[in-house]
Amino acid sequence: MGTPRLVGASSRIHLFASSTAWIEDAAVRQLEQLADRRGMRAVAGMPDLHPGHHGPVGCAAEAEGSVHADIVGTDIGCGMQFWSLDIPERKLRLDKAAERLWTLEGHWSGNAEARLEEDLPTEGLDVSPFAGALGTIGGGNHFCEVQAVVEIVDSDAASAAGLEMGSIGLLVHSGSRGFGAAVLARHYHAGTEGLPLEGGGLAYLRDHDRALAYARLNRQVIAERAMASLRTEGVLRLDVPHNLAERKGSRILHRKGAAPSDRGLVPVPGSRGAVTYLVAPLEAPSEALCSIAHGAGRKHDRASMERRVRTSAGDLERLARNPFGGRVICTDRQLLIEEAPDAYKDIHKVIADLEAMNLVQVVAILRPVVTFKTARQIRRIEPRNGWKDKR
DNA sequence: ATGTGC
Repeated sequence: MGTPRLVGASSRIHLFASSTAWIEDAAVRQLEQLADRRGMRAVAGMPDLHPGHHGPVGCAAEAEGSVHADIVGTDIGCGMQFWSLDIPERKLRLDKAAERLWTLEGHWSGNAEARLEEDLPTEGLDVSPFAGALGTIGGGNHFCEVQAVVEIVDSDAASAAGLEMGSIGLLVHSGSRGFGAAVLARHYHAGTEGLPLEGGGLAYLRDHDRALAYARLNRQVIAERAMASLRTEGVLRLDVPHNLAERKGSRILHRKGAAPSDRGLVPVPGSRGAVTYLVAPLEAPSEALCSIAHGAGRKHDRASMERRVRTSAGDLERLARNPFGGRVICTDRQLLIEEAPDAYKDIHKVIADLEAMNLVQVVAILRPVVTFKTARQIRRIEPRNGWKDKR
């Protein structure tokens, strides 16, 4: 059994990763910077920890009396939503399904305003400028993925999530689109001091809760669009945000790329070329801050992927398939490369660390069948000779 | 991450 590593001289930072885990020094330094912030009582790093633009991804941080909105970041409420679909694996036609999912591209034709009014808390920042983005996946690491069960480890827990061998699931990873960014912009300007709970913190949390609801509804509408296109129905089984702040009395628990461990089962995806683990969080030591990993975590930054991935026509074609014979729909060449499976850590290793730390038990394992990222046709402006200098 | 930026 593993025990969390203490980081630095501080007894407030615990890293729940084995000594052989792929963790960059830069990410550990970012954890230390988090711990130095106002009111910070404890910081927990997960095995998917990696450096982020403004702070570490794959961590939880608990502060007394202060809300640090920038830790949660722009994509407030980003997370995973899992559905079990009515269609069995034997009836799913790969090419047909891949073709049909193209309908996820572009705007949703439904009544976004009505759905938002129905689902969001009433008080808070005006959401109407962002109604048009409801039901859209967005960019970066977001996706909508049809999955097939490859292994059932705990059949009781799996069947409670609607899964047995031969079942098809749908996993949606998306967030609050522009709305979460607008919430952050409204409450966060610069610096690392944080907001006193009574001096701006509560106002942030009110808007944050709306962004949380937007993100959840966004995932749901994406799933509804996907199911309609696949001519099937399904049951919403899990919705697990991993970018959020949670008030616990006078303390604020911030999670950035960390899934809550106190709300039931959690889907932990690898990459578009790797399996997703469905896990049951276990009763954990308080140092884990009620959190587990949210995925495999990045191994390589986006910028370095261009040189890491060979990009001849054949290689690009290979990136549009996964090792299980499934399909990847991503017409954006840049995104295809940045999100290559090689960019991510080994999900088996991340899960093994979580198991060794006694944080989770595996319930089921699913493989990607079709991963939809984007079908947008990019307008590419080819630079002409001297284009840059001419102005 | 981003109604994705000058």
